[in-house]
Amino acid sequence: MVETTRRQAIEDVASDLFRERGYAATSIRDIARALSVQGASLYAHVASKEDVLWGIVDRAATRFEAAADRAEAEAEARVPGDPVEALAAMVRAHVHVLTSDVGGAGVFVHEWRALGPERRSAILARRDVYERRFRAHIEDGIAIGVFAMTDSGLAASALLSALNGTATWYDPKGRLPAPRIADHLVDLSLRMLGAS
Amino acid sequence: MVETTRRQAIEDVASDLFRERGYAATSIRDIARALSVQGASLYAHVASKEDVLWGIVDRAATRFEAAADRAEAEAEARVPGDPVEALAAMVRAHVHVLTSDVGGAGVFVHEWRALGPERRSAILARRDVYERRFRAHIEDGIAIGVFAMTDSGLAASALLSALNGTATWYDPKGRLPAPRIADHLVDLSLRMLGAS
DNA sequence: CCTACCGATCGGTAGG
DNA sequence: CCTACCGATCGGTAGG
Repeated sequence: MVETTRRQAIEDVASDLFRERGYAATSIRDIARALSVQGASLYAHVASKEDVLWGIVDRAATRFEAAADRAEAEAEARVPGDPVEALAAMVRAHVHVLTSDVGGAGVFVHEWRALGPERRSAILARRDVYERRFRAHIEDGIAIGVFAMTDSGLAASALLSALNGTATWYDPKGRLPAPRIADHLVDLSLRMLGAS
Repeated sequence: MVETTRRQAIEDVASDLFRERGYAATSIRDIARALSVQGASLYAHVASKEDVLWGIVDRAATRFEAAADRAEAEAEARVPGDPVEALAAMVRAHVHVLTSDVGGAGVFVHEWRALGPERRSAILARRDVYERRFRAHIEDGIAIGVFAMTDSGLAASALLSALNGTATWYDPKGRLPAPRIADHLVDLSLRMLGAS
């Protein structure tokens, strides 16, 4: 468990650095310096630099997926078969993951290109599945007339881009607290889809 | 003029590479290889690698600004003092710049962090001014009741993030032609703001 | 977790 | 635009 903890500390520090400067512009020695150890010492805990990136990205992806699972289940329990309710819950969950771990989520959003070919396509496939869940609710809503007719694929992309932008500008010590940001983004999202 | 042309060819090739792999992950030799010359030969045309990035980013910023100028002027000429018209024109102009130069615009959107401190803050200041123009139209629209009441700053950020996402997924040979994408994004944007 | 070190690659210069 | 080369830094390993 000591190693798990140490590994987590490495990924936490790396998340912030990768988010600020990007993966390629951050060296193993930068990460080590932030932890007050020598660069080579990190290799007792991680196999490679890309391994650190993968740990961060995989963890963030898992958090987004789990939050969406819970959001869909709770929305379905509260108001069964309502696409508006489901989409609102998914948006709120997505923003919560973003704001509760800006480092990890920001790296997930922007730095997946730095992964090797197989991990990169694995994460793209997961992102695709995730985006389709939003699209499915949009299509359900269009079908029953609670959302305006639109290109559901483009709408889902635009929606997630709007939400993900939060990872770039969100500041925990900023003007708006995270729950207010989530409220606003839920409103903007539903309006964007023409929710009645 | 030969040099201007050559310089432009370097920036064009670099735009695509920076967009795909990121600035830090692209070497001067990568750019040179795409032009079938030796790495050192590029230094007859550019002062430094950051100089290439700056050329791309500055040019893209200028295109966004000029397109917004024209859009505002034309909207004002067509329907004076209408925030909805003005905002729709700005969105359309923004998407046009994005889709007509995915490389340059994509680098502008994502790689400004790689600039040195002074150029980085210069470009952030220009981005801020540009975003404020969107925000001003949003506030005008709220004031006269054609847009729903909302946090104008957050709405402007979310709107531009939604549009900028296009730079990530847009493919000139893709399913939707650029003008259709612009149409959809104008619709989504106006709806998001609650345009009556 | 450290020191010592590796081969490779980087941005960039000199001199033609 | 080329060859030849520079000092610095990179990710990573060996051996303790």
